[in-house]
Amino acid sequence: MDWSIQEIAKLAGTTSRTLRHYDDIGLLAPTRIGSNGYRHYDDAALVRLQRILLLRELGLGLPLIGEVLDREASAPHALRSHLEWLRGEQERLARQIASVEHTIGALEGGERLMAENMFDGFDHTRYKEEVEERWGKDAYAKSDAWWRSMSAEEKAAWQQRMSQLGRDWISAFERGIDPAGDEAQALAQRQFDWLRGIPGTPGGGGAGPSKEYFLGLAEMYVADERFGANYGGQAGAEFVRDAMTAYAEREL
Amino acid sequence: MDWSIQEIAKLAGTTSRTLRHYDDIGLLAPTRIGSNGYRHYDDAALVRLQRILLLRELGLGLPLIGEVLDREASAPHALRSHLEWLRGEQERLARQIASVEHTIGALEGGERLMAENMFDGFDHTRYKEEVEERWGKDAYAKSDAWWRSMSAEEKAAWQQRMSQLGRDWISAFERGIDPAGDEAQALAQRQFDWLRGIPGTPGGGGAGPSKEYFLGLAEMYVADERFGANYGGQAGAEFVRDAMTAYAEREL
DNA sequence: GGTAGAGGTTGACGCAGCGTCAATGTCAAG
DNA sequence: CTTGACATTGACGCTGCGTCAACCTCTACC
Repeated sequence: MDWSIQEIAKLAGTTSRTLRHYDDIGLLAPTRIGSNGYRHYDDAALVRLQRILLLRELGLGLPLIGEVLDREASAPHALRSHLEWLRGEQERLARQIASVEHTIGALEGGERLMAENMFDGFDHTRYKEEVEERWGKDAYAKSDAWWRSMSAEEKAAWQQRMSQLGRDWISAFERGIDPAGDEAQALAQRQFDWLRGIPGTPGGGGAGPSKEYFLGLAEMYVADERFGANYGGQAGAEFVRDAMTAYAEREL
Repeated sequence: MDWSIQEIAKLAGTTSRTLRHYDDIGLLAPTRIGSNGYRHYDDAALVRLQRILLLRELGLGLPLIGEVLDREASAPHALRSHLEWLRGEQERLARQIASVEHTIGALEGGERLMAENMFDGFDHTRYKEEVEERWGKDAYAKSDAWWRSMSAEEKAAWQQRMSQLGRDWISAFERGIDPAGDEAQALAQRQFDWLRGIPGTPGGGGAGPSKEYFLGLAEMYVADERFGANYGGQAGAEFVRDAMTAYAEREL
């Protein structure tokens, strides 16, 4: 019942580095240290190590494990507290997943919004292939998880609002109006409402996107050249950006 | 359009420390540095900062954000990859939550198992209050989330197996049999099966608890004095531990 | 011109839990 | 005596800054 550091590591299914770490932080000291400095462990140490590894596998921090094993806290009690923050973490992750899905939708929706309407006033058949190639079969497949999680009605409503908003943005841009003027600001308001329509907006909850998020998104439209590609020189995207920025500064 | 570090930090909703960090790692350099060393930022920098903060809020790492902004990667593409590992993390968390719930059940179930049966052969009314005080009303409420998530039948089955197993453990212990002998090993097998009955066992999945987990749990029974408290000197808990350990060494 | 106070600078530690060298000592076997 | 295998003690790296610390700089007021 006297093992070297490697032996006990293999017995418990961990590494010698971990054992030296546990020694360093005072979580598990070797039973005996030889005159040559070698660490030696007996079965009592193995027992303690196994308890440590069990609790660690459940996600407890090493200091907390120390308290539990040294009886300043009971295992079930510690685990229950731990459970609470695990649940909190999972919730946080769920919100973040919703945010990311939302943002992908907002970015690609914005792209498609601009693109699909761009060709509305022109020869639709002439550009059909190009549009399909860029945003067609593939794009629908790509928006997979988020998009598929919506019902048919939700999808229809989303696309409906998106298309109409896109047509109006393009019309406004082509008429060369002031992005800070009333009409463009009304469009920005609709853009805001469109975004608010999806749960999980960062920083805003049910109230809608936060100012920072809204501003960041506006800039992303300009940054992603695919968004404004069909306008030549990004001018369309920049118009949208300017209107959104002015809106954010005024309203958010 | 020329802001100090504090000003732009407030504008974007972050701190000056963060900005100096972004400068250090080359993510966002100040537009101009005065002869006194002071950092100055213009609106282009503000724009970039806003994009950074948006992506960071979604959980992307700073190096990845740099790639996205410097156009080596598109934002939707990066976000989709990110989404995948977010989902992976959430799954991992879900498994860990199941494990923790399971372990709480295994520990408290073990406690109750020993306690409730301990008094079975004695004057039940005499110790009733003590039992209730220790494991009664409170314990049931404490096992909240995990316990409540089970159906009535599952609960009944769980308690049924638990009680019977407990009675048999106690009987075996009182008869002073060998913990490594056939009868005790059959009990350990049942203990193993009982544990396997709950999904989310660490390291084992549907196959049952891993050797490490099983060993660790056995040790936790001894470590938590409440488990064996009613046996005087922990002898009962140690008997269970020894049988489980022998079983694990032999079968796992 | 002196001084206070607000704001700027560059280090450097801290956090969680080890993985991963690096430089070097020790022990058993051939 | 040499060769491995295994041991030791540092110390950096990773993530994203928060938080001192020690030390300039600029503005305002007396």
